[in-house]
Amino acid sequence: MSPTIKDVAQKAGVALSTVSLVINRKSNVRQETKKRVENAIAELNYHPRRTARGLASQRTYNLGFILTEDHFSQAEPFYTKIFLGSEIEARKHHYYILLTTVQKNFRQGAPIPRFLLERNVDGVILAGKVSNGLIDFVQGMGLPLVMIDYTTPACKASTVLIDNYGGACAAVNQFIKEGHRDIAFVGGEASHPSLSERLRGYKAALQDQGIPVRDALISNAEPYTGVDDGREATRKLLGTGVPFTAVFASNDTMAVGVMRCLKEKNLTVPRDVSVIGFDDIEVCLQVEPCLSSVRVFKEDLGAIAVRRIVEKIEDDRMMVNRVLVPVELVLRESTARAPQQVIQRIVSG
Amino acid sequence: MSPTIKDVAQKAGVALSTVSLVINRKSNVRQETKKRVENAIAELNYHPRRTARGLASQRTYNLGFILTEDHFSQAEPFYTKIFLGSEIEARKHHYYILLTTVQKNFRQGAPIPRFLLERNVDGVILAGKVSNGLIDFVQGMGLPLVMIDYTTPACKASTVLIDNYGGACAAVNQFIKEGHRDIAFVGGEASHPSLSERLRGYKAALQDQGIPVRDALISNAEPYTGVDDGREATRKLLGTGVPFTAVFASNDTMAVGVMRCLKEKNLTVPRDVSVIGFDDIEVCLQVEPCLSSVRVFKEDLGAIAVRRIVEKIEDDRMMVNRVLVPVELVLRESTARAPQQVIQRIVSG
DNA sequence: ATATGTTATCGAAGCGCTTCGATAAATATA
DNA sequence: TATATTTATCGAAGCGCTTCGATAACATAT
Repeated sequence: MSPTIKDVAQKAGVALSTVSLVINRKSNVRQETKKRVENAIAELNYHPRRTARGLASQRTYNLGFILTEDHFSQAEPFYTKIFLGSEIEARKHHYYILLTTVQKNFRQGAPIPRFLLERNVDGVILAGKVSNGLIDFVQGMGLPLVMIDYTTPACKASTVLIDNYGGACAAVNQFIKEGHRDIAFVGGEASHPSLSERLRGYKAALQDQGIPVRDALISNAEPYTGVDDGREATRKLLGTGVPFTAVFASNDTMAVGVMRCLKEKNLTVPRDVSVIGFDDIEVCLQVEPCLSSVRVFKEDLGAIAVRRIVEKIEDDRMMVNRVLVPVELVLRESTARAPQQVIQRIVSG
Repeated sequence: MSPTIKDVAQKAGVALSTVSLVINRKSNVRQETKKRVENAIAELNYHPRRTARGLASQRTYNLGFILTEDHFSQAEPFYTKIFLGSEIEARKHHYYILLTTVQKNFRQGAPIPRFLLERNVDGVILAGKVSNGLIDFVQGMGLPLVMIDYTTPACKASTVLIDNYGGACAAVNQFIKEGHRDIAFVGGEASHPSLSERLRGYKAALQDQGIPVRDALISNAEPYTGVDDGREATRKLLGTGVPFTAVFASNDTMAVGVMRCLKEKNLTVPRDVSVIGFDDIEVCLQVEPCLSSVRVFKEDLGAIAVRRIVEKIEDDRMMVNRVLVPVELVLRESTARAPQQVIQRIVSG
């Protein structure tokens, strides 16, 4: 059996509670006693047990991290990276993270993460779009809460958001700078606020430069945001016969679909059409040509959320706030100056 | 404050310890008392606290998952997937996973995962190549241990291994079946036993079919196993002038490098050279042509490890064993019948 | 010298459970 | 019916800490 605080107290010749005071850097302990205790700790190689401390202090030093199932199992490790960012930051603050998923549509009667019921976390991070019911439940328990990449108007919790709007503007402005005027938008059904923000940025950037926003160049009817949805959206866009020389896709996966479709139609990227995606996931470097994208600092999102929640746990007067994490336009091979003459439409099948 | 076991006992009109017996499905409790207690639990919406149970029972229901730093931060989420597989399986058994990384060269004096010191886990999973010092440390603590994708001859712990040997054989046999005889091997420096197993399988499959193993067709001198190493290895292979029509790469990342190099030299995959990788990571579907590969069921590795360790925790007489997880050859576009005549070497730069 | 305030240390209670030995109730055996 | 055996329930101790009020030791003011 490993040593307990009692053993340390004995060895140091002090009361058990004094050892505790030393461990927790509390109040007034004489230098000399402190030394004695520290020596005893070192000699015995003593480490207090988490469970015991947890029970006595009502602090677990665990954080709950909740994702919806679909985000979790997605091939593209967008949220996984956020989680890993949290993990690393959490350790710096001496916390561990308990990860769990909930069904997309959490509501009354749905199974509740066990770590909440068992009061095994000091705070909760919610990543991505989760149901309001869950948000309310966590707050109802009186647990500190931080949300990542999602929020609701009513939600009174700290939030870490991506600068979707700014990123979209940057992408579109880049196109405009390079002489493009017929810029299409490809995004899936905007059920996630991030996606509608990206559309909003697209529109705003165009208007800012006096370029009219044309519905014929906007595709956001596809049900999801996968490669195939991007491809299908592009097919439809080409089908309308309205010419364009650039496409801003609301995420990289769709952008890959856009590129596939263009290639099928014998259009060359970036000679005929320039493309910019969003997120900057690995695939950008694996397609040909390499895809320009708006980089999202995924690990940072996680790390920032952890810092916020630790602050909140350690000082519960901490204000609710909203962090907008900047993004970065990364130009690669999929963008170029607009072609001299607008390409002729290839009639679609 | 949420209800405690005391509240339940009061409400049900039984002793506190009886409630505990019901919760833990222990010994003999009369049907009727059991019902009473269960009703009280339901009415109060009672859930025992993890920390309290942990302290009393010396069981945390946490599992430690240890990776080396380099594996963790690798872009390619091979180990991440293993971890996620563990995570999901762990929840099924009512465990949570505490994740941490250690330096590649853990030894005396290196920081030890906090969850070990604080006795905050019931068992440990080690994934990938970790130092012996760490293995010894965990076992020295008397904690159940399961290793994934790595083992040492001396190690007395249950192990979950990939069938590297079998996978390599399958790949090479496929080449042979399609008429290839000049089959090259591209693998990085075989510091990880998995990689040398793959080389061993390659050799064995050739010999089995009476095809001589030629050192000139084997490249395993590159320091790492990244894309660039694969490309460089191929360049050197081509440079020797020894003709080949197929390449088995010991992982997909290197295989991508192989394909890049071949393309640079104006060789077409699979017309001129067939390629098969190993691991079956996402990139296989993102390159052109799609890469054939030996699929490793990463999530399964994690899940199996969890099952093993839970068994061990719950019954410590459990035997140490070694599971060899099968792999699956996935044929895509990068393999074809051997060309009629051996291609002429392009002289390398 | 005594009263007053500070600082350092201690002991005991308590956190919310599990577990074990004791006891009471129910059942079987003689 | 009395006794032995089995089954159900209970009370108390204990898991290893934190925390708080009490006390002892020391310094300062009167």
